[in-house]
Amino acid sequence: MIKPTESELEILQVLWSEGPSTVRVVHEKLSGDRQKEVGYTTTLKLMQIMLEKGLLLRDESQRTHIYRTSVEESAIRQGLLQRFVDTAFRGSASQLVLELLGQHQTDAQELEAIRQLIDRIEQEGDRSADQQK
Amino acid sequence: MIKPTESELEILQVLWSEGPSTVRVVHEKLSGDRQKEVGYTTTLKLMQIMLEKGLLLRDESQRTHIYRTSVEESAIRQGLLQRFVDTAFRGSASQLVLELLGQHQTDAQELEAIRQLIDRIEQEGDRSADQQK
DNA sequence: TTTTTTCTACGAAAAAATTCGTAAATAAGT
DNA sequence: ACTTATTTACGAATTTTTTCGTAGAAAAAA
Repeated sequence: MIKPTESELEILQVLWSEGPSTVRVVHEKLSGDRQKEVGYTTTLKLMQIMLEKGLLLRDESQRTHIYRTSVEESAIRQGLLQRFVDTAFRGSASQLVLELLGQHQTDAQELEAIRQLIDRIEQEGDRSADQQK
Repeated sequence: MIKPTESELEILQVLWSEGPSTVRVVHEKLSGDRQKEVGYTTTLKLMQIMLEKGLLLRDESQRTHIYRTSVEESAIRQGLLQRFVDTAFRGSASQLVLELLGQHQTDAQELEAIRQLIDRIEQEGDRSADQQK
């Protein structure tokens, strides 16, 4: 399974949100965002490693290379999420959700979207649809 | 913030679910559970390190020490979850939930528990309680 | 009692992840 | 044309995490 490290994930995030970018852009985004103060070549090196691993692709037609992700954000998220549920919540997805909703200030609109999703799931796989409130 | 490594988290999981235990017990639980096949002294060392870090406490009154966690499961989970939401979902809790429910085979009982929680949240903070179905 | 097993402590090796320095090439600025 | 900036490649140092070997003490087994 694809398993980006924490630093790699930060870079992926930038590329997912900014689209194909140069090392410079990614680096400055990281520098600005958080207290992620590292040298330029560090970011460069990381992205080169990610290229080797196949996490990134790049356009080398110009001297200044342009990197882009080779993987779908949702695919990575799925893997990360799966692993996270397992390691942090012993596989209990609902425990995670409970924890999350319990503390997090999720707004009403989001809650409603989630509720609707639950409805849909319960209907589709009607394994015990009698539990409706 | 407290940030256990992945291996440390596995040990914490065991202690949280089994209660105070010896290294032996933890080690065999880990060995059995998954393909986490490591030597006994590896587990021992890890737990000693965790003791130094303050993640664990231990009773040394017997030769065979008994370790227990010094931190609340929910506290660690909250920290991990917060970080995870930020890094993997750019802070969007609802996106996480959607992703999770969308793909995960959450059973009906869990879904119901989540729904009830949503009800409760919507009622408490009655910011738009008219959305009830 | 003697042997074998089970612990802990400790150090250090090995592996993984992160960081950076330097050199060479190209581009940009003066 | 000359100097300064920027960029890539590369190797290696550093840091973090994981792993284990060895030794000695205590307990259990024979």
